[in-house]
Formats: sequence, structure tokens, C-alpha cells
Amino acid sequence: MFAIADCNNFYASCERVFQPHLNGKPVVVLSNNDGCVIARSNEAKTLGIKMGAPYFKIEKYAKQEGVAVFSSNYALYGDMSQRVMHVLSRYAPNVEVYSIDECFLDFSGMPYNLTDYCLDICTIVKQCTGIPISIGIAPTKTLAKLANRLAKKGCSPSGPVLDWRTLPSAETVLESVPLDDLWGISRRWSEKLNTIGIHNALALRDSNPKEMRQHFGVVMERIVMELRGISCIPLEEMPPAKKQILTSRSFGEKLTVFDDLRSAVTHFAARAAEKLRRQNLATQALTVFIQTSPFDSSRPQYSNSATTEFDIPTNDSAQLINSAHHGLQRIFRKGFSYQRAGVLLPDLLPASVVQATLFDSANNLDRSEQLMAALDTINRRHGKKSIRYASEIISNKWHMRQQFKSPSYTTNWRELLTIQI
DNA sequence: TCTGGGGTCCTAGGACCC
DNA sequence: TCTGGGGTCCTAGGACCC
Repeated sequence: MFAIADCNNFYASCERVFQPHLNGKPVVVLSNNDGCVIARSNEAKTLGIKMGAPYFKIEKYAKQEGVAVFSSNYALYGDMSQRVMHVLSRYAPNVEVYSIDECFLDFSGMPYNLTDYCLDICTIVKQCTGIPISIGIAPTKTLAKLANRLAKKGCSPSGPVLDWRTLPSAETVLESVPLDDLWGISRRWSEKLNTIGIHNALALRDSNPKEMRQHFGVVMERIVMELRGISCIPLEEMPPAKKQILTSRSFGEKLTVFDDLRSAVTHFAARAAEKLRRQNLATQALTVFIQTSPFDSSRPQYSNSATTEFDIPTNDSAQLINSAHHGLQRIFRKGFSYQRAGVLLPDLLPASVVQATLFDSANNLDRSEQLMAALDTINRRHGKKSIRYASEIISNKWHMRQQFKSPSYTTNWRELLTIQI
């Protein structure tokens, strides 16, 4: 048995915890660079504001309807997520943190009435964190996700909790579920399924799994089996080591000058290096890429990338920044308005297995390791920006727009919530 | 003016091995 | 007359997730 606990409108709910006057009011949270809508309270959904809508297109309407608008505040959401996961992990022997706002719980062999048990969990998570959650329970992950979705839509007699096994008729329910409501099926596959006469979740469940495998591959075959209640996707307790790390951003304004781009790319390389070290990994290569805006058809488009490979896998910021600069020099072309850039570390392995080449002194590796450890310690203790590479701060033109960002209430002493009595 | 960021898995096809 | 069989590794592209 699996359960999936999913935070309701997570980012919007995080903002409301610290501004409770927004309860019952429409709230939206925007993507980085205040680009498009990525989270909506139920009231905002009711107003017809769509997921992914570009903010500049709904700005006027949002103001008119009194919608509270926020920039993304990942420091806050990440910390609130940890709190929710911490509470949830007390209620199952094994859990899998699936995303920032979702957690699978292993309920195999649990003898209780799981609906009542989960209703308690919902109450306690709300008490401890302020975040409302919904829980779906079923014999497979795919059905648990579906049960969760149905609970969120208000289809459960037990409010925020739905145990798939308590449904009077699974067939009736499945017949009413559109294909792209299923976990693992998006618009493209849904359309392709339509062309072969499959129009709802029941028809998919009753299709021939081997045929589905031929048409779509093993992933679709698994979905069919999971809809039948045969579990094919196990709980993953230990998150597997990362295979690649990407740091990229859209810019607050379009960039045309090399030095502005170079500052941005320095920042991305430094951030990627930090991520690498935090996970005790090293990379065998670095790819830097730049691109113009695909939406701007009036101006010439250009995008390109450059990859450097390292003789010895590294997680040294200076080395990564250096190769990012060289890559950028190779691909930068004058005369374009760049909208976005990024640094990708595509080929990772554990830092512990890194070997010096025959002609390299182990000394250099030690020195780099000590320097990076000092850098990370200082930045952790005194704030992220305490020590940076000079080329990162030469320009700030690339900084993203964050017009509506709330304070980092839970992670920064200077931004604690203040209360007036 | 203005449209996010960070990932994974699977498959097909080519290169190469013995 | 007419050219095997079995395998691995790598990459690009397409699909998906949140």
C-alpha cells in the first residue's frame, strides 16, 4: 500500500502562512524573473487564471480582481517543505520525498483504518507547519496519485483523504478520468492514445499491455499494470545520486555586452560548483550555453553551447568558472540580445573516486579541496554572498526581476516575521 | 517592457569489440 | 554461389515529472 501526501497549492500556501489575511483571497506565485504563474490558490483558479500564464498578460486583470501576487521565494518554500516532510516521516516506516511538495508513504502491512489515520496526519501537518495537505491511498503509486487528485477535486466523502479501495466502483471512476489526469501521461501521449481509440483511464487499464509497450515503450506498459493494481514502481527511499547539475536563469533585461554575460556565467558556474560539493560529486565536463528569446520573432535568433572536458574530474569553482569563460568566448556573437544563459555539468561521479593523473601532483588537489572547504564554510556561516569571484560582481544587469518577493521568514535572521502588539 | 528552472528515463542507431 | 552472432557503450532526441 502506498499513500501520497501532496501540499495544496504549495507555494501559495507558504505565503499565506505568514500573511494569514490572505486566507480566502486569490493568491498567485510567479516563476523566476516574474515570468509566468506557477502556483495559484483555489480562489485564483476560480478567477480563471491559468497555470503557466505569462504575468504581463494577466497583470491588469489580477490588479482589478485584487489578486495577491508573489515572486518565487525558494528559500522559504524549501524550508517549509523540509518541515512538512519531517512531520510526515513520523507516520510511516519508509517515505520517499518525491518533490518539493509531495511525499510517498509506505503503508504496507499497516492494519489501521488508513482513512482515519491520514485525516489525523492532515490535521497534524496543518498544526505544525500551517500547510494544508491532501492524501491519496492505493495499492500502486499511480492509483495513489489519482486518488489524491480526486480528493483535491472534492470527490472524496472524507474531505482531503481518499482511499482507492473504498470507492464503490473503480470502473465508474476510471471511465470519467481523462487520460492526461494520469501520472505519466501528458498531452502528447493522450492525443496519441486517442488516435488508437483509447479515450479514458478505464479504456487504458483494459488495453493490451504488450501492445501498449510496442506503441509507447515500457513506461506505458507499467502505467497499464499499475492501473490494474499491480505495483511496478517501487518506493525509493534513498534519492539516487545526481547525474547532472544545471544552473541557468533568464535575465531581468536582455543582454548584449560580453562582460554582462560573463558575470552571469561566472555566477552560474560558481553556484553549480557549490551544488556539486554539497553532494560530494565531481564533474568530468562543463557545458555553457547562451540563447536569445524564442518569443522575440522581430529580432535575429541565436543559441549555442560549448563543452569543455576535464582530464581530472573537478569540483573546484575557479576551474569551472575558467572553463565557462573560455566556452563563452567561443560562442559569444555580437549583435544579439541574449535572454538566458546557463551552465550544465553533465557527467558526474563521486568526488571520492577522483584520481590524479600520473603527471599531476596530489598537492594541487589537496590545496583546491582545502580552499573550497574554506569558501563553503565562510559562505554558509556569514551568508551566501560573503566571498565571491570578482568577475561575478562586475555586472548586475543580468539579475532577475523579483518585484514581489516576500521575506525569507524562516531562513534569515534579518527577515524574521515582526508582530505588532 | 514582458513567456521558469531543474531534472529523469527510454529508445534507436551508430561505432566498436570479440 | 556469396559475407555471423552476440554483445557493450555512447549520444541525440523525445517523452515525461514537479
